[in-house]
Amino acid sequence: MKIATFNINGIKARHHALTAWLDEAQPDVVLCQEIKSVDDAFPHEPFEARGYNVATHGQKGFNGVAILSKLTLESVTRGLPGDDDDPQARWIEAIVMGKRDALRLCGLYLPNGNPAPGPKYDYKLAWMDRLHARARALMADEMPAVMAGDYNVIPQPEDAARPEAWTEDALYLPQTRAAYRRILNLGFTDAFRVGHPNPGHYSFWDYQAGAWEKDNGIRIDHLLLTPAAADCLVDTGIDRGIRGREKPSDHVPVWAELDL
DNA sequence: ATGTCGTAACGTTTACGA
Repeated sequence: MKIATFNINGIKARHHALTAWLDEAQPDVVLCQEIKSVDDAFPHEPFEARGYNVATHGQKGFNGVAILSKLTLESVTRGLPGDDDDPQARWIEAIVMGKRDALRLCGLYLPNGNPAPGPKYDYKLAWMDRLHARARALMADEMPAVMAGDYNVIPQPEDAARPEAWTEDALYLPQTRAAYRRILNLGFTDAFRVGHPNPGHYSFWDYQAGAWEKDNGIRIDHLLLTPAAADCLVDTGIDRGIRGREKPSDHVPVWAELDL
């Protein structure tokens, strides 16, 4: 089962680039972020025509997550537990049946948090606390699970081309990285790093200042696996080539192949 | 070079978020 995370930065502007990549990469599941669309406006036809089931959790203008899946989506839930008054659409879950085992899918768009300090950074850290609580519950469940999405966290210096440029940024502040480690330390595996321990692998390049041309990137899109899911890990990759195409997202897909 | 995108709205331009 090939599972990808992809921050598409607006479905209206990206559905052609997205379907072109789907046709090439043939993922079974895509966890999408920043659909920037309400549920009713998200186009189902181009995906259903390719055999994907679609589940969305959107809002007007910003944020929004979705799951595209060739496998039937069961038990879909929307919204990260822990704050019923949070209006931001950043979390969606579903269960799919593999050949042998069920798998829980969690798609997330973690708050950016800039500028830090400030209310946006406070919201990021509070959201990460709620994520930790949900992650701990997933760990306690026997069903294997993957939490994948745009974490807006640069975990380590080797995850940035120029780490010194990010020292004051909400994506790399010590408190951000500590909150991320606290989740990892529950026992999750950063799927991409298993087979790629070396630096120089990025999933985001800013539109500004020629970041792509200079390969001035950061790795902030992650697939975290519970131990039962990590046991099934076969291969991972980053499809960086599509960043150089016409009208690209500023992120590229990161994927993992699981044998289950 | 404060450099680019995508989206929304009292829209042919500005504001916001990233």
